[in-house]
Amino acid sequence: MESILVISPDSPATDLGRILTDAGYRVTAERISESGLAPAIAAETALLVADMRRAPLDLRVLVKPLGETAPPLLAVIEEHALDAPTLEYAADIAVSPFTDAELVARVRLALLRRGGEASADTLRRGDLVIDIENYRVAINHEPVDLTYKEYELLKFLATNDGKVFTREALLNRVWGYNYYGGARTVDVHIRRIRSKIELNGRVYIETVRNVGYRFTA
Amino acid sequence: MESILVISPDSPATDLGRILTDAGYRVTAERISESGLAPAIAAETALLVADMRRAPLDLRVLVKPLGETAPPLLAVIEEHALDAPTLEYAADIAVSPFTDAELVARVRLALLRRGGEASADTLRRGDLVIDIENYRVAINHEPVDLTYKEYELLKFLATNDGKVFTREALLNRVWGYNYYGGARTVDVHIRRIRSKIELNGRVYIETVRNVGYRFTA
DNA sequence: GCCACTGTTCACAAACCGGAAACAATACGC
DNA sequence: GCGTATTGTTTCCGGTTTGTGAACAGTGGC
Repeated sequence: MESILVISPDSPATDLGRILTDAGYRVTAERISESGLAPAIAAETALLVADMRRAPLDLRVLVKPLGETAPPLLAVIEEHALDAPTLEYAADIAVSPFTDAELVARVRLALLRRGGEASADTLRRGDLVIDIENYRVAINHEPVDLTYKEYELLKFLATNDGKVFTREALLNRVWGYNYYGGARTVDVHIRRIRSKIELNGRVYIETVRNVGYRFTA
Repeated sequence: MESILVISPDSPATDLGRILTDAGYRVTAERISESGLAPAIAAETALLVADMRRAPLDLRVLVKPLGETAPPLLAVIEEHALDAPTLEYAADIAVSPFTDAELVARVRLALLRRGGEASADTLRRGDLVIDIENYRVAINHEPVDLTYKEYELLKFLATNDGKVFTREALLNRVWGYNYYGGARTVDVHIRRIRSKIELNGRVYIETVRNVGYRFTA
């Protein structure tokens, strides 16, 4: 089970912990001095909840050094305390006063979003789900059987969702920088992938004529 | 000034409009049947606010067809009405009841986030947006389908916005310095572009008689 | 108003590009 | 080592894009 870390500048807030525990989440609470947040974050920490209702936390200082791999942060604040760094670094904001249900909804939202985008081991693009760790692909929970190269190519395109790649770029990135082969190789692989995943008429891979291919969700 | 479009399934909510207007935003309100949202979105629409407190809106149906160029959406809902499509398609959610200040904060947040993303690789010329990296063109968030040469020519003119080019200059710059073809070729391409982007009567490419063509924003 | 010139539109042919299929080579499991 | 699955290559085909000539329309000079 994914776990939630509740941080606050003073003694840990009990109400947030209770609400989230009641909702079935695993919760840890930490009093955070502005020195460092990193040590408090465990591997299974899926979400940070920053309780800033009684005193502010400088998210710029706390969150920025964590980099891109940090779990998303839900800021809990009083409405007058909204400042630019909070707006920028919080994935979402719960404005006090709020009901228990609202908080839980926001937590659920933040976790879902993370699952949808940032998760390291599953890639969700509409009905298409790529389980990166286990080399599995499914559409509407229906498993799709891809070969290794097909999988690699699809994974690459899907991670860079929306971006166009030339055939050469794909050869470089998927086949490797020292691979010298014809560009049609890419075409053929794209075709094989399409024939396996575009059964329902849904288009996942677009051709950009004269340029290359692009994945669209 | 960027403008906010408030949509709702029934008669437009007055309270949302008032709160946002008071906060200094330019607001339009529309009653939306599930048929189409696209026509209601204007060029300067920077944010959609969906009022779903009295009746739900199917964001999957409304937002999905808009594609990537659509403005972000802030859903306003009752806490029990939170469903998966709303979670997925809304950039943010305001859970009723909320204070005026919370709503304004969320609007500000959504607009800031959008601003933050505006990539250096997009060219904005009025309602026309060219995503250079990804070979996408949109007018009023409506994607436009251009062929390669059309895209290249439009991109060239739009980057050198306001400057007049002779047909020869365009042949040199877009077709290449060693291309020897008739100047009418340019005319025809200009015409094809115009037929795709000047639907609404708006003129993007001006002909400068005796000289050539010029892009105007 | 007429003429010359330029721009626009249309129609059609050529070139180009991507997709499909067949085939070849390679890797892999048994 | 053999057979099968995967990957890469080649070739052909069809559709789209692009280029061009010609007809038509509009505009300015005289």
